[in-house]
Amino acid sequence: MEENENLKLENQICFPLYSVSRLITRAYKPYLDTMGLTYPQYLVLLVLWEKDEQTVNQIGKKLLLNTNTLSPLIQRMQKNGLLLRTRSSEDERTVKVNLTRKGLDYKEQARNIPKDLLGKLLNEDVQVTDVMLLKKTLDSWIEILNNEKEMNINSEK
Amino acid sequence: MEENENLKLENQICFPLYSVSRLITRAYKPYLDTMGLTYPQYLVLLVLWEKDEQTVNQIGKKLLLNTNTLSPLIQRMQKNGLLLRTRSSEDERTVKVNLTRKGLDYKEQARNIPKDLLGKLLNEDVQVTDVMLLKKTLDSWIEILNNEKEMNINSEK
DNA sequence: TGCGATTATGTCGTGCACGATGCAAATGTA
DNA sequence: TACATTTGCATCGTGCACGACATAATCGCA
Repeated sequence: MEENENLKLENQICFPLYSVSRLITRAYKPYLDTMGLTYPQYLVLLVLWEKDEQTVNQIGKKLLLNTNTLSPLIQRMQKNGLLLRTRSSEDERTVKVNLTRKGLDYKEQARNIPKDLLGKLLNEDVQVTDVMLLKKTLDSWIEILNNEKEMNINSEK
Repeated sequence: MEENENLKLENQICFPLYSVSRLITRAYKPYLDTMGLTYPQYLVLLVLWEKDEQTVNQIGKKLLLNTNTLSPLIQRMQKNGLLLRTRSSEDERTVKVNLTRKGLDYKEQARNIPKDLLGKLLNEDVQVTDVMLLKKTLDSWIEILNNEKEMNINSEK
């Protein structure tokens, strides 16, 4: 391969990932604006809709976010009346996060967002099978890249 | 499909995109730290390595970033001695961005990053053909989502 | 030619991400 | 039981993203 080809923007795999991620967040915006949510806040709700009353840490593990990102984010969500934070009595270090009625009710309103969005992302070039394959690749990469991070932490000991 | 399945985190396509994008930026970090670059700054260099002396707008069109993101970013890069900004004499509104010697020299140092990284992302589950298919899907989505944005702008007129 | 619309860049405010660091509670162990 | 270590949460500083808005230069057209 010609030596410069590696560095051409059009040959990058990371750049389209970065761009699509941002563009999709943008595509979510009109839906989420009606509820006063940001995309990361919506992700926190997804986690809590599946199982209410989780600690900051548990939510972070599922979203692959650290507490220095999550803590302020969850505090903003509390300020907006979406959830409640209560320090656990069994383990005073942990903070349990519970949905409020408002946070719970938004589940109904959010139900059709993913399907709507997926509809926009399908065309003659991109079929459902392509999306499933893409998801499989991404999930595998999450596995690889997230484990690598943990390996680095452990190797520093 | 059961009504709640849509909202399960594991069934989302957008969440893995968002996570992988962040994890890959993180994977770039050790390489870029040696040059004192961030990932978006590295993207600007990629654009300028292909063709030096471009306006802020031209760079933004290629990276799908607006000037309110790019201007401060490019200013920081100038402060770090990677490039120069000069207001054009033909059109006083535009700012031409040129690489410095330092910014140009980093090209050599960056050459093997993408190949290195791609190596980590391949395994028995993810082959090169999967990555090519993934890129094709992402490029198609960039087309769709970016055009949609422009359509919204035009329809507001 | 005059003047309203458009264009290119930039500032400001808000909300992530995330590395570095702090602190208190819980845990492990000599 | 002391005390070092780990764990969970949080704050702080920096750098994106991006909507809203400002400003000056250019363009379009009556």
